[in-house]
Amino acid sequence: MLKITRKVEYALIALRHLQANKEGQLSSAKEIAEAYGIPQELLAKILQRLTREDIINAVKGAAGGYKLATDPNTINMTKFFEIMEGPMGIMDCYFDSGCDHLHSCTIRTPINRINDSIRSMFNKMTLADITY
Amino acid sequence: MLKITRKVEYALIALRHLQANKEGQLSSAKEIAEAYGIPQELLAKILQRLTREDIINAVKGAAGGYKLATDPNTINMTKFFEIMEGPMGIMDCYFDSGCDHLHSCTIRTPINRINDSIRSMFNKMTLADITY
DNA sequence: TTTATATACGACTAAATTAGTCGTAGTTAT
DNA sequence: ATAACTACGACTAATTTAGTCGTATATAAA
Repeated sequence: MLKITRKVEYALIALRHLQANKEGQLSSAKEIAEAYGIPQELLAKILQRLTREDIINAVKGAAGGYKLATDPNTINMTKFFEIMEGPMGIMDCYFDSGCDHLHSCTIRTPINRINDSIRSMFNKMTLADITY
Repeated sequence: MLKITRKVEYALIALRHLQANKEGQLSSAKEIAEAYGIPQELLAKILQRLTREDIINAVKGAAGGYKLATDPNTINMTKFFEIMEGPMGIMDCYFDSGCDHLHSCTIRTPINRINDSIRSMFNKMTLADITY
């Protein structure tokens, strides 16, 4: 419980890697995957996602690759997690209304309080806190 | 990601229920399961676990059931989660040493920092914060 | 002393989520 | 041309979580 997924883990490792590059220097999915023993296809998809979200920039074609698109200080971790994984909450009822028992739920208020605490903790962090 | 499991959710609901009982009053697994639409066998196993850990007391036989064993204020949430689910960490490397990449891992330090923050947040909470 | 209603517990199956693979298309430096 | 990239959806595999079942034991009450 309370685990982050490999998708997030791999994304962080890759971003950390790109962050260490010199201005303008590119790294390919293959290069990063090999450096850390990450399945290449999987990492590629993650990098494509980060590209769509304008966290990194892609350069296509031979000698292409990825580089950071923005200062990691500007990317909030709650947002980052939600880009990678969708809504972040310790229980789905924080977002969904699909639960049959919402009206009679006795633990919803404290659960939401915990959610708020976790979200606010990550709201105070930026990618730079993790990739530096 | 960062979800609690139903095991924990059901445990909290049940404890909340027992907490509302009068001193000495028992509730059976069946009664609680029906009240909240929880699968009875599953809840039974959860209550048995809580019993083994001395968080609640069981009374066997007809007219038996469960009641709180201790003041919910005395039970720390990190401990509670770990009783229900085992080690609590956003990545396994916080506990395991089974990872091949531990030595070369570039995100371990910040990940551990986040783990510590989450654990410390739950360390400051007791069951009473959730069940009251 | 039988019956109904409980807890106890391990083994099992089902469902959902997460992880990883594959095929195919488009881009570009050499 | 072709080799080395990104892009992306469909698919399968693995793992984790959720839920079920069978069987044993305890006890209140008829």
